Formats: sequence, structure tokens, C-alpha cells
Amino acid sequence: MEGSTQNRSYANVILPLPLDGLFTYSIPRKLEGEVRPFVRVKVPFGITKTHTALVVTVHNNPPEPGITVKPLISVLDSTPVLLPGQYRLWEWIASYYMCPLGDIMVAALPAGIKNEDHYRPRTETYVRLGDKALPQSLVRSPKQLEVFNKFLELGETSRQTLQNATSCSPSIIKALVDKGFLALYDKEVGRLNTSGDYHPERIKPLSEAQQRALLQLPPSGGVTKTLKTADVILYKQLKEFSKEHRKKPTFAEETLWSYLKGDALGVRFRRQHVLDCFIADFACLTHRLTIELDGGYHNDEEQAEYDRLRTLAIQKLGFRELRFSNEQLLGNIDGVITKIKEALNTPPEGGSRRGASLLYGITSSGKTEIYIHLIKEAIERGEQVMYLLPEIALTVQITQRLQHVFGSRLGIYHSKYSDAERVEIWQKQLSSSPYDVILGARSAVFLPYQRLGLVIIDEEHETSFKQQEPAPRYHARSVAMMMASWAKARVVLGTATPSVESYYNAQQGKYQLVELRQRYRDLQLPLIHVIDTKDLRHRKIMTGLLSPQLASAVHEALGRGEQAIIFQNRRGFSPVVECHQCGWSPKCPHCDVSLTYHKTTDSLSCHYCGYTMKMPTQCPDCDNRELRDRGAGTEKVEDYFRLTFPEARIARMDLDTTRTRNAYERIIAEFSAGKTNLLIGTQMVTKGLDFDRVSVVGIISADTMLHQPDFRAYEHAFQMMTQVAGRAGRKGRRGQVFIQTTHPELPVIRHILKGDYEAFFQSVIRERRAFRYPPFTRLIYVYLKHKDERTVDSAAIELASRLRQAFPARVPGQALSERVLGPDKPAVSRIKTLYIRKVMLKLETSLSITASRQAIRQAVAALMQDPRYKSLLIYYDVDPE
DNA sequence: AGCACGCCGACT
DNA sequence: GTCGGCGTGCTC
Repeated sequence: MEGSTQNRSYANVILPLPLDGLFTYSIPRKLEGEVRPFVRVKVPFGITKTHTALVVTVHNNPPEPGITVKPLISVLDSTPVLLPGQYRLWEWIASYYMCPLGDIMVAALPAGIKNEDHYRPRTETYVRLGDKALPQSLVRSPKQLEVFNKFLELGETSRQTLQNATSCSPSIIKALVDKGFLALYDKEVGRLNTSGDYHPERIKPLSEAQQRALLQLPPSGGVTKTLKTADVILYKQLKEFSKEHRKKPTFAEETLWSYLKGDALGVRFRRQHVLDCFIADFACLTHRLTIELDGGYHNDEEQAEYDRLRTLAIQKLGFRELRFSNEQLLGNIDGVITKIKEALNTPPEGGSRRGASLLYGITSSGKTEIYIHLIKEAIERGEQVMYLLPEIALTVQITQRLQHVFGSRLGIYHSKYSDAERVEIWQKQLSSSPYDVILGARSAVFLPYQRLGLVIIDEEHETSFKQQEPAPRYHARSVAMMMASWAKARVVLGTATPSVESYYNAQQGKYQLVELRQRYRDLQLPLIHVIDTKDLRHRKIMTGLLSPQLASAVHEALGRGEQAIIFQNRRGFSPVVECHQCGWSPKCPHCDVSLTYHKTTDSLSCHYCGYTMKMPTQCPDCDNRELRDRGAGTEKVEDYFRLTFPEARIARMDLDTTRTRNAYERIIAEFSAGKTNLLIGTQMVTKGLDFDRVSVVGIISADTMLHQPDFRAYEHAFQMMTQVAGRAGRKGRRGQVFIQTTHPELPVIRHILKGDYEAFFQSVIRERRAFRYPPFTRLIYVYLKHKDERTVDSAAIELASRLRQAFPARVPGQALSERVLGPDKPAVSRIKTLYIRKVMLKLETSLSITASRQAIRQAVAALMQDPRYKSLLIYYDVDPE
């Protein structure tokens, strides 16, 4: 706008949007001195919006003509929020995983840094009931009605939540607002130092009367929501309570006191599980905790609560706990550590990076002791340590243990932590006194590290290190190894069931292989039985879900006061419901999947988009009342066990029972304490939990794992089953594992049975080589999405042929040498009303990645020239799991 | 992503 | 004739 172009400077920034590339803004004179790389700035974007962007470069080159430059609005930081090396990592991820830089910014920065000046409250658009619903204007469009019903069900929520819950476009909500049914307002969320993400408003549904009045429906009208009266009452009390006590000590403290004194309000809080949400808050705010509560408890429950609070205090305040447990030491620990250290300090021939070690140790062979030892040494050298674990393995057991050893030098970082806490850790890592050790899930790779010296990736084989759904689809193991190589840091990969890639690398001499073959105190490996369910069913010996062998083993174990774990890798009651007469089966209206029946809620739900409906009482096609369910999920397994073992104390652990903040830990704690003795669950039960009294593990059906249409199916099946099997048999008795399958003859099963990883690896690697799969090739999936099926289909066919030109088969005419496969309809070929196709690229590792990526981008760009494909959505999955 | 613009069909 | 659905394009 101003005339002078002298000395006028510009900033190139990243926006937290799924857009590639940087945007250029001019820097107003008065802000010139403040804008530096990696400070956040507020910028105008589009006609109405402003965003918090991150400055990457400051320069004097006016942008190309035709681009209008807007001035940035303000500068939010006086010091950078990123270390220089971090941006390099972002660039690497964006290019390697073929995703927009903006998506990486979204994934990397905690929301509090990303969205606003984190010292001020952040606002979110919330939806409430409109005040002037026009009497005659009924909600006519089915989409609007769906959204509105969802709103009635959820109560006041953020606009985003409502949008996600219904997978609707923003315009639908806007339409409802225009009609006066809904209204929007800004709400402050995510204040610093509140760790619960609990918003009382969220649990306030509308009364039935309100709903009906609003919808102008007769009493039996379309709204079928059961109101939770208790929630409303609770909410009111919460509100009044907080109003009264605003000036006093924090709400959380009062609430907690109220509970501890046992007065009525507190008791109700307890019963409602609301208290849990405040405990972390409380621990975060005050030191008085340990002093005031000490000795003040009367019974076991309070004692347990106290222990929990103390743990939180240690975590949140860096409070130093001076109690050390007697670490059980293995006889050979010194030898092992010497060997690892040797490996870590000797770079492989010709390589510039430090060596990486693959620590292959069977369950309870003492891997954690080794990590602790290595971490201590790294700290002594003045280095920082990044310790990655899969989300589900980050349990109290492991965090407490490290807490005991490293106290305030340890920071914990994962998605269950509130945003405020994540911001705090981020800030601390930027400061002059960062945590020496970060224990975290995959997103911990994005934290700033100033002097990274050791990277530990535990449960290295876990597929959850690879992010699946929103971009960036990165593999934390690969990212961490990249970081380590830049920082010249040492790497330890630990696992009881190495991934095929890592073990192959070890064999090739890229990693040093360290094996721990001895189990702690010479614990015996469990005895594994493979049960041929096809045969048993055929001979009518088995009719339900359980073979007689497994049933009697469970029976005996429980009788002896021992415990059992039952694994079924599928949640819900049954994955398919079907009409007995005409074969009709309920499908998701938005996705290409059958709806899963959930008995606890008597509803059908889609595990891809979250769509839910009531279970119909009769078939809508032929009115037949007999709807049968096929297949079994954890709910059905639970039901079955309750019938078969009425005396058992059963707990179920899956996504549905662990929704709330502390449910997971509670289930584990109860099982660990023996309050329950039969644990039924999905993958969650396989993870790093050490129970002493589990003598039987049952795998209800191995078939679901073996039949995945995926080249990694056997690898995953082997890992999963070996991991569950490892839960059996701790002290004393030798554990027993029962694997029920209709394919007992498969080599994988044999390998699991013998616990023979080497043989399993050999058979898999042979196949991978023959069929040119990783680690011999690199896979890139190209996904195409569109709401019209014919459009995606033709686009996918065209893209595949363009790619085939760029990547011809190595030997023309020989199917096995194809580099481009597909297009395919993925197993779930429609999600959230979009049809999906996939083209697979199988590229030799010898091909240049950079050149390949460019060729792919070119092919896609050429495809997008076609006006029919303008609303086509394309994204990539590099190194899919 | 999210917002505005602009084109179509179903109502006053 | 207009309202409001929905598709398209653009954002420094």
C-alpha cells in the first residue's frame, strides 16, 4: 500500500492448513525488528479469516507480480518456538511422505501454540440452541434433520464436534443457524493449567420437552434420545458450585476437598466419575497436596486415591520421589549392556551415523533395565534422550517406573495429555533447562531437542508408530532414525517380535543385533496349544465360541485362583447382522461396510465414520423378525463367558470400555489386583502389561488376523499372537496359550507354536523377496477419493496407466515385475460418502526416491488437467503399514 | 480447511 | 420470481 519499497521486508510463513508451500506477507515498519524465523505471527487469510502462522524466512525479495501481499497483523513471540533443526525435519517429512507442510505444522505443534498466544484464552466456535426458531420453518432436508438431532443428542458442543459427528458440510449448520434453530457463539477453551478437557456444557442435553417444542413434533415424534437427567442435575450443581467458589481456592481443590470430607456433593461427584477430571488439575496446581493429604486417609480406597495423586504430583510438578524400588537385576545384564554400548559406539563400516542396535529380547527378559542403564549414561554425558513407545504401551506401570528413577528429569508426552501440559513441555524443551528424558508416543518426535544423544524405540514392531489417518502419514520410527542420524545420536530398537524390516537390517549388518534369550528368573515360556476349530465343529464337539480344551483350562485356572486373558481382535457384539429369511444386512449409509451390532446399547454402529442407529426389531425388507448375528466381537465373547462361567469376575477392555480418561488404567488396576479374574479384550490386552497370576491365554479366533488381504498379514499375526501369548505364565506355574483357528496347518501358526522367530522370518523374507515387497521395495499407495463412483474409477484407471508409463515393468509381460498395481477397490471402498480407489507403487530401493516422487507428482498433475477430475481428492501413503 | 461466489431446482 | 441447496475456486 505504501509507496516506499526501500528496506521493505517480507516474511514467508507456513499456515496450519492442508496447503503446500509458503505464503508471503509484508512486514509493517513497526514490527520489522520483531519478525524472525520461527516466531509466530497473526496473519489475515482470505476475506474474513485470520490465522496463526509460523515465520520461516525473512527477506527483501518482493513476490512475483500478480500476488497481492497483505501485511501481517502482529507478532506473537519474542523468541522462536522451533529450533532450526526441527524445520529441516518438517521439510524432510513433507517431502518423504508426500504431504503438505501445513499438515505437519498441525501435527507437530500442540494446539495451544498453533492456535493462539497461549497466555491468553483461545476461543472456539460453539453451537447452542437458537433463540428464535421460526414457528413455521420446519427442518425439511434430511441432512439438516440429522445434524439437528445430533445436536440435541450432544447438547452444546463446538461446531467442529458437531460437524465431525455427522460428517456434514459446514453449510448445513449455517442453514440451521439462519433458520434460527441453532446459534453460534465463541467460547473460551483450553486455558493454561487446566488439564481436564472437561467442559460441563458438553454434557448438557436438552430436555425432552425443549426438544419437542423446538421440533414441533407430537410426543411420539422423531426424537428418540434418552435424556440423562443425572447429567443435567450434575451440570447445574457444577455451575452453581463454581460460581460460588470462584474467588476461593481453585474449583478443583474445593471439589476434591468436598469429596475427601465425604459430603454429599463430593460423593455424587465421585459416583459420577467427574472427580477424575479434576484430580490432574488439582495435582498440577498445588504442592500442598502431599502435605495436607498425608495420613489423612481412612481406608484403602482413599489410600489408593492418595497414591494416585502423589504419582500425578510427581509427574506434573517434577516432585522428586525418593523411594526406589529394588530393581530386579538379571544375571547377565552387565554383559548385555557392554555389548550394546560397543555397538552404539562403533559406526557401521563406511557409515557416518552411529550404530543402531536391535535389542531382540523375549518378554520379561529385562529390556527396560537396559534402557534405564543406557539413559543414565546418556544423561551423564549431558545428552538428551527420546524414548518412544506406542500409545497403548504408555501405561502407569512404565511411566511410574521411569519416574522413580529419573524424577524431574523425565517429561512425558502423548495425546492423552491435555494441550496445556503439552505446551508446557514444549516450552520447557526450548528453555535452558529442558527435560533430559522424554518418554512419549509417536508425536514426541516433533518436540524440540537441543542435544539429542540417544533414541530408544521400544516395541519397535508396533504398527501404531505409523500414523494412518490424518496426514502427515509418517512413521515415527523412520522419523526418529532420521533425527538420530542428523544429531549423531545412538539408536536402540527394542522388541520381542522384531519387524521384518528391522530384523532384515540387522541381518544385513546395518543394525547390531543384540539378543536376550533368557527370561527373567528363568521363567518358562508358555505352552502353546493350537486348536483346530473346523475339525471340532465338524465333529460337533464344539458349538459355541469355545473349544472344550480352552474352556476347561479357563475353568481350572479360575478354580485355582489364577487369571485368564481372552483375546478377540474385534470390538462390538457382532460385525454383521443378517436377516434369516432374505439375507438383508444393515450397511452404513456413508461407508461401504456392514454395521457392527453393539448389545450394550442395542444399536448398530459404523467403525469407520461413527454412524449409529438403533437396532431394528424386524427386517425392513421382508418384515421377518428373526435377525441373526454373524461373527463375534468382544461383547459377544464377554456374553458367552458370563453364561459359561457365571462365577468368573469378568472385565472387558476395548475401545468402547476405555472411552473415558481413566477407564483403561482402572481396568488394568482391577485385574492386576485380582478384583477381576477374566480379562477379555482387543489388541489392548497385548501391550506391555505384566500380570503375575495369568496362567491361561485364549485366542478366540486367529483367523481374522490371518485373513487380512495385506502382505503384512502374517507378520502382524505373528507379532500379535506372540505378544498375547507372552502375557501367560509369570511366577510359579507355566502358562498355557490356546490358539483357536480353522487353519492350524499354516506355517505362521507352526512358528508361533514353536516360538521360532528365525524360521518365521526366513519364510516371510523369502516371500517378500519373491513378490518384491518391503524391505526389497518401497511401497507408495496413491489414494483417490470422490463422491461419484464412476469418476474415481475412471480417474484411477487413467492415473494407473500414466504411472505405468513412468514406471514400466522391469521385465515387460512378467506380472511379478510390475511396478504399478491396480487400481484396487480398498477393503472399505467408501468412507464418509466418498468412494475410494487405490493405486499401488512398488519401487525398488535402488530407484531414486526424489525422482520417483517427482514422476508421481507429474502423473497426478497431468491427470488433474482433466476438468472432470477437478474435485478429485488425492493423497499418498508412503511406506504403508 | 473454510469461506464466498455462483449456478440450479423447489417454494411463495 | 426468490430462497436456499450444493459445486468450484482461492487463499500471500
